[in-house]
Amino acid sequence: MKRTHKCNQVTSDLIGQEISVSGWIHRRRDHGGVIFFDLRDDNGLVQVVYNPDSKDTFALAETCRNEYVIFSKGIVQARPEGTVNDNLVTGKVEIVASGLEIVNSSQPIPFQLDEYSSVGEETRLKYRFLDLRRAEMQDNLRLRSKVSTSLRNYLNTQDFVEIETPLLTKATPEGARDYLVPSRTFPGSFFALPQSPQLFKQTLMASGFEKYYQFAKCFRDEDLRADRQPEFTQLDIELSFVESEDVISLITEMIQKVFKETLSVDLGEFPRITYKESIEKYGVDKPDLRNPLKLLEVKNLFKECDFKVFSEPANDEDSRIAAMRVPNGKMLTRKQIDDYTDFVGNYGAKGLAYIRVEDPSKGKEGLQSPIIKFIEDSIIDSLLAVLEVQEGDIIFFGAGKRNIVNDSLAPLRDLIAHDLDLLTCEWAPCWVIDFPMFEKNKSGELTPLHHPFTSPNCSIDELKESPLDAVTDAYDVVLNGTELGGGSVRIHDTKMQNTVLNLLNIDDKEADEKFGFLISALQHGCPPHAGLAIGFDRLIMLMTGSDSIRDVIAFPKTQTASCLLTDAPGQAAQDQLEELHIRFQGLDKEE
RNA sequence: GGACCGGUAGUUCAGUUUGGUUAGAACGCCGCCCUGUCACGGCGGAGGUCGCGAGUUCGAGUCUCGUCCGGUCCGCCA
Repeated sequence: MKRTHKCNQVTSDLIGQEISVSGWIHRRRDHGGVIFFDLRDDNGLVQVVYNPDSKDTFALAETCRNEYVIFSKGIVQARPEGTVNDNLVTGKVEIVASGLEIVNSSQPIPFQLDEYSSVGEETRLKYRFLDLRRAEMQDNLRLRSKVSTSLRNYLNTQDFVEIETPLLTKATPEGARDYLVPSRTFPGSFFALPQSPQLFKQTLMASGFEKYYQFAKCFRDEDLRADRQPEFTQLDIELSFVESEDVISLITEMIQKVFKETLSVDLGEFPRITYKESIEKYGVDKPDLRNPLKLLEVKNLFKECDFKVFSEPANDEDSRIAAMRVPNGKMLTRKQIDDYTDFVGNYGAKGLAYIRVEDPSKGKEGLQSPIIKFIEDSIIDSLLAVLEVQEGDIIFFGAGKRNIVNDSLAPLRDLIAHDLDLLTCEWAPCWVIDFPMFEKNKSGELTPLHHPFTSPNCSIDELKESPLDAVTDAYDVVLNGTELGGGSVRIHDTKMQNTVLNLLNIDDKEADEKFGFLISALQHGCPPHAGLAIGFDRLIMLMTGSDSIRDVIAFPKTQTASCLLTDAPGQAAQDQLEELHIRFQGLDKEE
């Protein structure tokens, strides 16, 4: 038996025709004298009816169970009056079966596939092949495919060339821990799986491919999060003879188009915000602009204040005092505020000061707060004026080291918007631009904010003079508070590249060892170039509304980077290890 | 490396606060009945290493310690 129609194609047009369908028994309803199957294939459901008129077929149908794979044939008929199911595309008709073939039976499945029951993550991952049958996962992966097709179409029409780069390559200086692959032919040497194709794509620019893209698998051996997997996919893009403006407008159009084509969503314009402004107003470099709450720097008001919690950061260069006015914050209970205090504690904040505005016309008398008694009236007055407070507001304060204030208030801003349902729209894209070239790490060394191949917006001398003031043509595209992707104008000049590497304490020898081929490419007529990479999995997470990256990847890893389906990683056989010149020392519990 | 939540029937969970007879429910599964259901219905039944290991106790799903697994987060990662 061979199918003539997919399930969803069985509609009123076919009434009276004999057809055959195939698929899984999604649900069966056995009434003794009549049996119904909801038959499922990859595009829908259709009801097949078995009755004793076809004796053998009926007897066979009685033995069927959920998730059996069958072929069935029969005449399409309109459903009797009163039995139409409006929830199904095919609900007006049914197939009256005259034949049935069981192609494959199924053991009872360990969890139900309907939308009414929930399943734990562990079970889903162990039986991923069943989990992927569920409509939610089918929809997610189908959208993923549509989106990648749409992106490819767009780039292809713009004359981009898709080029693959190696997975077995060399460790790049990008900071994350590498996945290593031992070499059989070079004892003691290792390949590294790429953290990104950054160096290869720049090399391709030197090779004269002026527009390149690739859906690139990337590997980073770091701890996992809800939105991080050890292997993930980037849409990697690079262009020659362009400036940042060209990349930004290209990518804006690309993202607008893919949302339009696949979700019928009009994203509108992508506003731009500088890194500096974003940190000041939102505490992060990937602001969620759906959220109307903002941080206001109020440091200057407290320079002369007697309240040490505020006056100390007010007079410290590395500190800030940020105020966040929450309209209608009176809704928040004491319990919630205590929870928020614990919440910011997770990010290192020592406390969370707040002021409730009960009646702004009464000045200090109209406020309720544990801290106002420590603060001079004149400062309170200026504060209320600057914040333009209104009745019912609550104002939260973060005071202390700049990083801690930002790191704690930014997530608090998201949490409060969530709790009070403050989001103003469904989609809010933006570009964050003008990133600094370097920042200082904890040990006071310079580290690149983006990566060491990003071109600073200044001369070599200016860069050497004050590296921390250097701004770059780097740009991040942000959607709803998620960094979708980022890129930059690259260095194409060897002298500038060497200057940057020297500032990062990477000497010529180390540079040559790690990426001599790129330096060499720069020395042999490399055009100016710029590009970016889109985090493809995160894009799909946003587009599907998934809370976990695992829901947009067919076969993901657990938080400890294992695969519950295949049981990877596994042990290697002794002869494999020997071939690779690896001696396993065993696990030493003492260490 | 650290903090927190969870692990009990095939699945999702209750029971753990305050240790005490035979560990429950729903769905699923099995059997019987049922000719118009669509998350069909009715009756009956089977199904448990309470993650694992020690300890406390007359007695541990319940208390203590350790350990493994899953998840969320910090560190880490762009």
